[in-house]
Amino acid sequence: MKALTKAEEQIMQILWDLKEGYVKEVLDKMDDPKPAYNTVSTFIRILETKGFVKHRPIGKSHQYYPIVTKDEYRSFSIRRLLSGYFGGSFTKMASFFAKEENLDAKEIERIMEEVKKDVK
Amino acid sequence: MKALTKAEEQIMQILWDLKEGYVKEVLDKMDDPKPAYNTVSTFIRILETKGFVKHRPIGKSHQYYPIVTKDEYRSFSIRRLLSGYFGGSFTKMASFFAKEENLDAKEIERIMEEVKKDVK
DNA sequence: TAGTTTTACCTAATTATTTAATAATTAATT
DNA sequence: AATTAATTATTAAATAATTAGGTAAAACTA
Repeated sequence: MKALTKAEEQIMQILWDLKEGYVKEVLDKMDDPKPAYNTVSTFIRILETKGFVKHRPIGKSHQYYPIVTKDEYRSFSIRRLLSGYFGGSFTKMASFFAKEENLDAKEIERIMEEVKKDVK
Repeated sequence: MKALTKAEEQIMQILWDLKEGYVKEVLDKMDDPKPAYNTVSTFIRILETKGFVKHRPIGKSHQYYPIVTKDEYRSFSIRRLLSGYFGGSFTKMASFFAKEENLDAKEIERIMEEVKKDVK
């Protein structure tokens, strides 16, 4: 998988959120100052050639949807961070974060319980 | 803090590792195919204008060293990932990772013990 | 000291990314 | 049907990132 550029990522975030959408709908979700309709259209077509998005023709128009899921990209992003900055170890990252946030043993445990509950 | 581009980040990783170094020394650490000396030199000067690096003059030459620490950039990177993909919550990211790696309660506990030990 | 090497600095060329104008086509409206 | 609006496709302009050539000054070497 290839990393998204910043502008591409913005569009993907919206498409992940919408599940599917027309260019217009994506544009509507964008923050002001909104880019031109064609700018969004161009990026979506770039994302399509990069294999992140597909479309189904609806009449003459296109409805776009993600084919790379947000979870897949999440996973890719975590792994990139881990390998670049924590020797590939999640434990190292967690320790780093805990130290930085001054988490004490109690708080670490609370997080762990939450994770355990969630994993079930 | 501003994000590093890919090429800038490569140089920073080497400087963090070296603690300090001449252009030549950074170049030596780079993987083949090595870029031109001037390419490295240019990037280091870009990093200097971005405030990531400084130099001390040694004779006529410059010895460069990071002023943004790897830890500072680590922190920035985690936070960017958390806010973009996990609603700012470390717990969410940990759960996501645990599920993805099929960690069971035992393994989660082992990680948290490690973290607790490390935080002390 | 004359030539070679090393280095920083300036500049430019190339490539990637971002943005959108223009053109073409279809759909909707009067 | 003619006009206007909506949409995709094509193209290009603007900006950012990457790469390195050329030049000048200093340092080293024969």
